[in-house]
Amino acid sequence: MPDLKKYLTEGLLQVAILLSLSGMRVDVDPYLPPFREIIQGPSLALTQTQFHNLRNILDGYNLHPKSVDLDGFFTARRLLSWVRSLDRLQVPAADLEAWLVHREPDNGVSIPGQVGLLEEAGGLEDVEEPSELSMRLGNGGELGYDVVEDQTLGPLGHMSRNLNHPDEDELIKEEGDGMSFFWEQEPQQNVRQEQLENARTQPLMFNGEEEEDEFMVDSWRNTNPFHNQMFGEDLQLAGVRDDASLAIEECLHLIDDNFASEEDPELTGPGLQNVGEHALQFQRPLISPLLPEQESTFNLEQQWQDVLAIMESQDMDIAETTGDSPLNVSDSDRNTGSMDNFIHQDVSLHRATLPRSTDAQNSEETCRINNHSLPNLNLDTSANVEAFEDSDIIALLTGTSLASPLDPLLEEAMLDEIGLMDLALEELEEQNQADSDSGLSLDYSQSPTSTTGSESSSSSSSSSCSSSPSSPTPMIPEEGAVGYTHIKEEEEEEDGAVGGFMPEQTKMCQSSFLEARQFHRLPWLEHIGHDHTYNQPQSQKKPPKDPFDESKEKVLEHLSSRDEKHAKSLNIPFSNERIVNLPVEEFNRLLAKYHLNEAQLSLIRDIRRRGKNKLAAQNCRRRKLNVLVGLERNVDSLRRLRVRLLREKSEILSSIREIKQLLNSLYQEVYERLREEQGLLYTDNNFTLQQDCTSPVTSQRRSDSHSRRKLSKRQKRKK
DNA sequence: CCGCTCTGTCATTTC
DNA sequence: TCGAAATGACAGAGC
Repeated sequence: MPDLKKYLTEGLLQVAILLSLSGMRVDVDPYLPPFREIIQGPSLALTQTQFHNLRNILDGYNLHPKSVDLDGFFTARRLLSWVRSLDRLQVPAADLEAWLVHREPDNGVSIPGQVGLLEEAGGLEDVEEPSELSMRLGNGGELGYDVVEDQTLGPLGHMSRNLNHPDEDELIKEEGDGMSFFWEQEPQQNVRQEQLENARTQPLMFNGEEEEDEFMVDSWRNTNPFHNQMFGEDLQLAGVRDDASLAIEECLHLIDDNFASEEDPELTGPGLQNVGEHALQFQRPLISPLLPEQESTFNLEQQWQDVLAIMESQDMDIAETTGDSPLNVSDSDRNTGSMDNFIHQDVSLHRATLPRSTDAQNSEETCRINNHSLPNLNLDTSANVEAFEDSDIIALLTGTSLASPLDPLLEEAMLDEIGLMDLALEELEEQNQADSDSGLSLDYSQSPTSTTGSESSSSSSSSSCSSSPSSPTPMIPEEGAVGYTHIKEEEEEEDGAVGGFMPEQTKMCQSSFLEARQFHRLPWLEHIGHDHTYNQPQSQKKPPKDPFDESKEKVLEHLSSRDEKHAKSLNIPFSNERIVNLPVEEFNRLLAKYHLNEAQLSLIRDIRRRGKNKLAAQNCRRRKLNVLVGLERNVDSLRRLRVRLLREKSEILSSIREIKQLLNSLYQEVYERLREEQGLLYTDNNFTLQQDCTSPVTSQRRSDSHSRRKLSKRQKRKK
């Protein structure tokens, strides 16, 4: 008879642990006992009510894919599936019935809620539910376990099969290992992708939807390597794993291995492709629900969207290069399998940039995606390659910074870096402020000519007036030059009316920023290179003269006096402004109207040429400045993004550390409890295990535990 | 006087 | 092919 107690205990314990650690409202739900209460309760009991509550809570999530971010949704989906998978423990109904019949209420064994679940599953019916029984952890047998190395899994294979049989001859095929659901939630990429798509496209209706369960379970059955192994396809399983501490320790292992897979490039290399594939599949379902970082990750995704939006708004060219749905959430979620939540930022970033065509179906690539593909985002936004070429940014985005999440030194260094970045940003802003004050003057209004021009017209935007009958009116009629200062000041007014830019941006090179805003927000600026407004009649748009600028007008008059005087000397019968601003046809008509000698015609053509070229030079310079300003803004935005991402990363790492500590303490508690109950069966090695587990979760601990199991195995063989 | 910025202008290229 | 625009380079004015 299968050890149903084990199944239920391990399963519910796992769910409780995951729920408790995942922050999914477990703490605020009065009906669901915290996992500590579960495991510390008498005989590790989970009452019928508790079980129902647990299940109802999960059912009650009833998350809608559109109301919850995908990861949150999917995590809840998994949890629910886990619980529901308890319905289908692959325990034959006959066995379960037999077990129920022979159950001894006194021993505290119970399958609370299981009856109902089985009823749903078409299993046992009309089975009397026990009022409140408890499930004992373990089967009263040995709590140690041996290692059955799964060669197909490589170094990580031991995680899956730590079995308890002293004699490997006793290995049996086990259908429905209670731990199966422990691993089941990570179907292969294609299946998971399908699930995700389903999740997006239809609301969750778990209650009474057997197809949903069937889908989940079948997906796992078809894809989970353990499941296949459990069913004897690859590996014969040995006995039962009735040690909850084993499960928890495995949980710790998985987390460690997750980090190891990230910090150790070998694990992601082609040589260990198999390992990586399995390891990822095994790790993902554990890690994902452990992390309460959904908000954080969601923020990250949003931040990334913001960045893309900024790039889009700042540089149309860039936007064109990134236009291939940078944050297509509907992209195949080939990455989320690995440590969904806490590296969800990486996934999001990757999804933001990974082309759909790149089919990262194999796990190796998945590993690489999670760890090293992030720089690709630079490649996609080719126009921003330079901006991203900061090695620090690349290092940040590659995820290599996640290499040693538990390394305090690293985190401290990172925090220091964040602080330095903040300081650098402040300095940057100050510098920009200083630049705008005393540095490169991007404000043309400060130049005498421009200032004079500014007084001339408030509606003299050269291109903006191109569609109107009016034309920019230069203050100096003789010259006919249209200062682009007019445009700028008009834009300033417009911007002032529009408003809506950040203060720091205002700090950052105010004038240049204004210039940038002109170009990025105003459609007419795209015609800046085709300024034909000089041909507009001056009289129609000449603004009231500002007495304040009369002196500057003299300066401009002086500047333009040369051609003007020359024109007067040659008795040119019309003003320079007309010469410059008139359209070609009118200009030719004007020339034909008067009988001019060769010298006069030459001078007129020179004046026209110079006047036009002057405007062209002004526009050209303004464009250059705007390009510089745009680049400046991009750099600043990227720096801010970098600081923000570093900060997010630090927070996430802190959360991970907390979770690990929680798991550690949990392991300790479970182990102590087991030791109390089964203390006599524990050996010195077990004690070493306990001591070992009090230390922080490290790869060292993992290796120690691994070797410890081998040692235990050898000792048992000797017996 | 020097250095810098701004501006206009020329020559040339591009559209 | 022409005209206009764009742009690099240079020079002059002004600070």
